[in-house]
Amino acid sequence: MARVTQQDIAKVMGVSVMTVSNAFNRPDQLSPDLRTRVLERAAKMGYTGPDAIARQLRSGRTNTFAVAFEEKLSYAFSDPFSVAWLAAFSEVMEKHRASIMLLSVPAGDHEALAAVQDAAVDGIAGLCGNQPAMIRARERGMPTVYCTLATREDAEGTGDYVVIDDHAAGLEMAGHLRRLGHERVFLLVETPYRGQPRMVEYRPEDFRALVDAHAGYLFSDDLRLAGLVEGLHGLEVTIVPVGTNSRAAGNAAGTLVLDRTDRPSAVVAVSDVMALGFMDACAQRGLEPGLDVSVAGFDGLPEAADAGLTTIRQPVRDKGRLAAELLLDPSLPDRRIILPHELIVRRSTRPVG
Amino acid sequence: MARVTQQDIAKVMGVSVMTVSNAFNRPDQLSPDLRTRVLERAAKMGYTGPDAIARQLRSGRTNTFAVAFEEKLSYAFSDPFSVAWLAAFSEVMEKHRASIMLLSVPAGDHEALAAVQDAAVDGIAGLCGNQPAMIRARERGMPTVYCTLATREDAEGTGDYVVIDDHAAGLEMAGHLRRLGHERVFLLVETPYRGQPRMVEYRPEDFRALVDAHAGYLFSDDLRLAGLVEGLHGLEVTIVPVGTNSRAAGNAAGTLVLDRTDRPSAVVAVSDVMALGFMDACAQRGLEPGLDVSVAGFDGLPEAADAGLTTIRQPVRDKGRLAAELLLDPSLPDRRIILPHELIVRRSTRPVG
DNA sequence: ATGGTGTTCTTTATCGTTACAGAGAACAAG
DNA sequence: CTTGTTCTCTGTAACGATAAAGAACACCAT
Repeated sequence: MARVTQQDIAKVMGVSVMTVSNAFNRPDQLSPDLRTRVLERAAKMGYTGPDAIARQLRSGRTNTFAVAFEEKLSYAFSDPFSVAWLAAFSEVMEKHRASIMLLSVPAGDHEALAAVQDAAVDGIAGLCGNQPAMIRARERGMPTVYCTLATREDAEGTGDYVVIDDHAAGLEMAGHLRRLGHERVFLLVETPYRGQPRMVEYRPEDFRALVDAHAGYLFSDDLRLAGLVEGLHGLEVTIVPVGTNSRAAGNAAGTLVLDRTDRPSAVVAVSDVMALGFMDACAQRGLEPGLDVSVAGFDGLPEAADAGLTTIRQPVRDKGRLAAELLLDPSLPDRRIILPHELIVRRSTRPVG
Repeated sequence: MARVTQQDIAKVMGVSVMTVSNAFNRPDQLSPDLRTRVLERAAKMGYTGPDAIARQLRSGRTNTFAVAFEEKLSYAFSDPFSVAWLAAFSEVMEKHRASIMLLSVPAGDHEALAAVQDAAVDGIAGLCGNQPAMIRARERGMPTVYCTLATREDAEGTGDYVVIDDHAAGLEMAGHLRRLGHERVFLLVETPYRGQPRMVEYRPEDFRALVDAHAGYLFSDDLRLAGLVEGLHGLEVTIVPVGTNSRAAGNAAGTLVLDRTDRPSAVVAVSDVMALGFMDACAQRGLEPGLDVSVAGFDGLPEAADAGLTTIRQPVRDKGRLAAELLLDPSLPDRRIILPHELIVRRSTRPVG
């Protein structure tokens, strides 16, 4: 019992396949009478409507857009930034009656990259521009939009983007700490890519060399970090790659940074979740952020406001919304958007002393 | 400049299309030499690899599975139960290298139903069996799995499922309250479907009539509620439909239930999020759950444990995992799975008096 | 020579649908 | 009685790929 197709119906009814097709898609192309007869017969034969795939092949469009994550999807659902972005993105997609496909392409998982090749979508969005999935998508000639410029090279690539000026944001945060008189600063960065060093202290120049050696594939906040390092030039700066961007990783970093005699006076994480995790570590040790050690993050999550965390707020929802709009409307002229950000000073950062 | 196809490459190189196809998919079918030449030429011509849609049409499989939500997707990402389920579901899908498509088909949104028709997927899963998207998918003859039996009719339908015995769970919860001596109980139920009554008090029999009048499309926890009502028979029971399943809705219910002279001694919400929202309302009024009013929920979220909420724990992750496995492997024999649940008594429910 | 066995490439048919260009009939206008 | 127009419906040719079977040739053992 094979599947019923328009052809079968046409044969049985003695009409052309085109008539059956028109009965479903273009009612004005045939008489109302014949149309109802075709539809009735189709229902009786168990025909379930035009096949989606065949239609897509014909039209060349799927009305589906992919979102690529460089972590497991369970991470995407648990990270507040991802969720907020995804919610805004999906709201626009829903409004336009487009569907969303989720792709998980963990770094280093070469096999998972095939999913990008096999995805029947009209375009793809991702949080980070230099993740393998996005690179592959661009190679495939697929419309892409990404929401973080990881490296300067990304900006010169072929993809569209909706970003903030992460380098400038890093500079601002550095300036803030400098004004507060901090001279010894630790920077917590994520290095989501597998097999990379974690929880080791680096001088900025060594870390730079490490990143360059990995051709930008080492982590996703290069510009942000570059701004920080540049802005903190002359001070004693130490970089700690903590692994995955998560509250747990930030907390773990507390072990390395707090349980020592020569504690830094300030710690900046390149994301709020890491900073919040680090604050958890402070709390566990009875230390008060801002007094015992200044702490700052990036992103501007609601959770950061509750915790009194100094941060750089970025318009997450606008990123998601605009990314969706760029994908949906290829004729929009402005396809490389830089949104404003804002330094928000809270009680977690205070003057040294 | 149209897209490059295998045909173009074949023509230029003077080989058959099949050879080009084999170069990409079946290396053993042609000489290594010719293969490299084909691949090189393909790259030079800007060919980006076999087209996903065409391949899908040929093979009849997409390796993609849909998840249908009866709310906006932003809800799905914010509801703890949804997220936990989705995380487990996606973990299995990722492991099998399958992709996930998210479909949002809000109740009453007839146009959004077309998404089910147009989805190029091998199967579809949903939390609730009687949501329009799932019904349509079954009509289309698509493999379906759902994770809540909303009504008894669902159980007799054609779809596969992974559920708990919600009726028994309701009975158990009722028994628990009865043993504690409660005689006046309010039940908070969700009614996600649009245009339905909210925040009005119903006698059980009136509410039953209302549900029946809507042919089961009124809300999604019918069996659970039926168990509660049955188990509380003889006591004074009031049903309050609160609208969408959310913390905010549960909180709002507090206004109706708490700000009155004849407060009930116990309140049961058909989900933990609603119960937690109701506990928020208690806290705002300086009332202590368990002392001033007993509160209970369903689902067994981690948040419920933190809040000391009595609840029925159900294996969310197993539901998600098994749903994915049923979709991925149509040959699994056991396709209608009833998982165990467990009453967990905490400090939010205590004896009357 | 003969036949069997690979290797390598080609031919043909098909997946299910829709765009496009007609064809024939009916009908109105000149 | 033409000519044009509208209404219905049909046939053909894609969309881009792959499965299956076949053909051409070389190679080896009988």
